[in-house]
Amino acid sequence: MLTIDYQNRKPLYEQVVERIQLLILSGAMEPGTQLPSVRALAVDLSMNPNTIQKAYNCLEKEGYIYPVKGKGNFVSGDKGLKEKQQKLFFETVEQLVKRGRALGVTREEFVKQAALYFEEGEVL
Amino acid sequence: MLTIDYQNRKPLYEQVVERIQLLILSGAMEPGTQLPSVRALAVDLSMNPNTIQKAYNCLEKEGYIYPVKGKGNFVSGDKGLKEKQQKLFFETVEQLVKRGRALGVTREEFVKQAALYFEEGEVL
DNA sequence: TAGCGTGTATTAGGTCTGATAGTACACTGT
DNA sequence: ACAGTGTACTATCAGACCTAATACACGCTA
Repeated sequence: MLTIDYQNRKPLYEQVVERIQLLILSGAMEPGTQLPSVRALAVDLSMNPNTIQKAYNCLEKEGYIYPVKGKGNFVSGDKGLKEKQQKLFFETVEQLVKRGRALGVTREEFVKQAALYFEEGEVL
Repeated sequence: MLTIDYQNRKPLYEQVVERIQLLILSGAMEPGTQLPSVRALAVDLSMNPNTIQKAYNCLEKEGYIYPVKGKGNFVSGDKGLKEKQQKLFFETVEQLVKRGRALGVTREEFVKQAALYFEEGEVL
């Protein structure tokens, strides 16, 4: 199931949110797919159901999933999601570039390294 | 003077650390320069002296500054600092690229935007 | 020497967030 | 009726962050 790093200082519910975001954005979970129930996932990840519920609430607010009372949570088919996330992504890139320049990193170095990172490794 | 965002959820001492890091790395504060005293900066930023001390402790651990008892804190002349920071910077870039790929961002888009960000704006 | 301005250390308390625990209720499907 | 689901609420604990107050050691200078 989901990979959670319990050593990480990042909140558990945030980790859950991010992992599920990746699963949805990468297409691993198609629109309409039912997510594990709050209680089931809590047992699976050795967490409190409230922690999972908090994660699901975040995902719902951001449009990734929608809940159906008495049935479960399902992956949304929102088409604008990717655009919105990409916009946020590039804002982060801009901030990072600023920091890089303060560190004396040149545009050439940055582009070269970034292109390299793009080639290697897997998405997940 | 340092610019601190009190609305930001990022801890005050971390913001102080980052601002001073930028001042040093960008060369605005040369090696040997004396930093404001813990008490003076605390008054200046409307913070508790202990908060400033925590920030100065972080900066000392990372090699940015060194303290002299009874005199004050001074900017270190460590040459390896920039390299170390650049290494950390590129690790962050790598993580960000991973996320970008999960979002369906192509290498061309990324490089184009990043290059753009490199041209515009100021360092600080 | 006395005093002032430094850094440093310690203890205490307040606030917020993250996480757990337990309980209760409404809805769906069989 | 029952089981499984989402949802809501309260209570409690732990840790991080920040403030507050105090005390001590050191360097400089009148």
